[in-house]
Amino acid sequence: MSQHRHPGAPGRAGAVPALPDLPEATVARLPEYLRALHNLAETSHETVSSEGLANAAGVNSAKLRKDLSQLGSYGTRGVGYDVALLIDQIEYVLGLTQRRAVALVGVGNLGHALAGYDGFAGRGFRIAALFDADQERVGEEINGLIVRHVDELPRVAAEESIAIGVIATPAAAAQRVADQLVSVGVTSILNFAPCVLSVPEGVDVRKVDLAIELQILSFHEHRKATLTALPAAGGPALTALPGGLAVTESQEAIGT
Amino acid sequence: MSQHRHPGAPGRAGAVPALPDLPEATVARLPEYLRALHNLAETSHETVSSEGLANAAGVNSAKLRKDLSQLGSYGTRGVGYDVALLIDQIEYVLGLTQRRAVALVGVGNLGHALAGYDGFAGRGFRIAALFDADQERVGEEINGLIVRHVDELPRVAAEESIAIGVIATPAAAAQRVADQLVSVGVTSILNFAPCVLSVPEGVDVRKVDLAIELQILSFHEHRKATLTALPAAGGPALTALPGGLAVTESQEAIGT
DNA sequence: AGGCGCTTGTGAAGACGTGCACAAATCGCG
DNA sequence: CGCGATTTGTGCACGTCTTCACAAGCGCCT
Ligand SMILES: NC(=O)c1ccc[n+]([C@@H]2O[C@H](COP(=O)([O-])OP(=O)(O)OC[C@H]3O[C@@H](n4cnc5c(N)ncnc54)[C@H](O)[C@@H]3O)[C@@H](O)[C@H]2O)c1
Ligand SMILES: NC(=O)c1ccc[n+]([C@@H]2O[C@H](COP(=O)([O-])OP(=O)(O)OC[C@H]3O[C@@H](n4cnc5c(N)ncnc54)[C@H](O)[C@@H]3O)[C@@H](O)[C@H]2O)c1
Repeated sequence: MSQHRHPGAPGRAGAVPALPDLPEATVARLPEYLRALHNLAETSHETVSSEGLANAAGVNSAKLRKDLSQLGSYGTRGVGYDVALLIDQIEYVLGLTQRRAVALVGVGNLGHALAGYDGFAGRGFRIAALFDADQERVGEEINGLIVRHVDELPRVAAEESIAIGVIATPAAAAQRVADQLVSVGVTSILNFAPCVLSVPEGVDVRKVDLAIELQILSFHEHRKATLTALPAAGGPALTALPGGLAVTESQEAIGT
Repeated sequence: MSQHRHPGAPGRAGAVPALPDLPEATVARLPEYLRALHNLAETSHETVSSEGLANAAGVNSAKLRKDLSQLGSYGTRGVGYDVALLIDQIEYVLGLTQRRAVALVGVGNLGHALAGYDGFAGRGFRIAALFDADQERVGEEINGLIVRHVDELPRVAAEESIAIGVIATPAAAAQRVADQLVSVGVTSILNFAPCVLSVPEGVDVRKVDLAIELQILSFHEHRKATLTALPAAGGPALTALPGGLAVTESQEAIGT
């Protein structure tokens, strides 16, 4: 871990080393800190301690301090962190100093919700274009944006400077759409379709699959149920899976 | 997240406890394997090798084998895994042998999309009830379900056996809703509101925040941009932030 | 000025996750 | 029946992440 800093920072406020390569786990938490910080700023907090911020972000305070130290952000011992300064630093590191343009492909059920959501603006993004393959939908106006045909992607991508592509099409179309996005120079993709995308190196894909989230919850639910179902007296004795699956599930969610 | 163990296996009733406590990372990948397996099953594959399944799921094959070995699922050396059997085993472990009932609270922009999505059924879930606090929305029918007032949650939760609660309300209401869900016995919550929920021990919360996903992508985009802006000379010519944030961002996308 | 309480930043240790590489197991075939 | 091709299951080494615990720094009060 040989990361050199520029501790100089003479004169004016916090100087930030441009982009130390942060641990992925840290990067994933920074947005959470940022959101918490914005909340604090709105409630007129000037500074916040690592404990306080950690609480607001739902993490361990030591972890938070280590995360912040990673980006060279200096707090003040005995005092805490300057909220406004920290916001600036995190926003800079996350690349949010410019409002990034997002292209949304697939304006169906989910796409409508995303297109109609006005919460992205406050988080650093601007939905710049909507695309669909269905002629029925092309031309429709959502939130001030007109749905264009996906074939217009190259032209529009040239006009707007698209930074991120969001895929909200059925899984069957997702790979094709991803290819199209990549071919117009998009190097970051958020994919809602339940499938794996293959993209060239240098392109980042993040996936959001709601069913997977539910299934993970289901696992824990299942585990909790079988644990609480153990009367310590070797009761029903969970049926193993010898060959055919013999499943004996009695009670699941037992509140109180 | 402290997870308690019961390694002792007191009594040790015959067979393997059907639920060895799997590493969290494994649990998070099982749904992906399951989806890939269903795809394979539909294309009439009887068996699949770890390599093939790993490919379909977008992971390393050694990792996949280790994951599967965790759940005691045995493949056949020289052959691979029996697709149908593996589906059954994973579905059992994830607790999907029974279709779990999901309650959705907050039928707004996003809630509508979720309620209207028919893809959950095939993944083991049934949206059993919709709730909202807005009288305007109460009574509306979506996909065969009628939106009820959130005050009816206790009554409905008693009728249907709700396993999982999904929160799609504004952040300001999320904690209150979470409390209500917990109070009617829900121990698994999927939260779409951008805020941290505090819940009693034993209740699992997973959070989906789309803005966070975008911000993580933004970070990498930012990093890629500053990297490609470097003239390949070893020194990371960092653009410090002298006072105001001086951002030098030149080119974003790199095509190969 | 000095001491005191509070808070940061970080070393160290351990838990956890990953991926290589290979022995063991199985199948098909001659 | 034995052999080679194939593929699983896993020991091991390595890297990443988390958490504790505490010295060092800072502001404030006396
Ligand atoms: N709606 C949800 O709540 C939800 C939940 C989980 C996952 N998803 C996933 O999100 C994706 C979208 O879901 P949805 O419910 O909005 O589906 P949808 O069918 O309502 O919408 C899909 C849209 O994509 C468009 N489309 C199809 N092919 C296209 C192409 N090649 N280029 C551009 N547009 C194309 C269609 O015209 C349609 O408008 C699906 O993959 C779905 O599995 C949705
Ligand atoms: N729409 C999106 O694409 C999107 C994207 C990212 C995050 N989100 C988040 O998802 C959540 C919902 O977003 P949305 O766009 O659907 O908002 P919305 O305002 O359209 O819908 C919220 C719904 O919740 C209901 N509600 C409010 N308080 C309630 C309560 N106490 N009990 C029950 N229902 C209540 C409202 O009546 C409304 O119908 C928000 O937290 C938002 O930040 C949405």
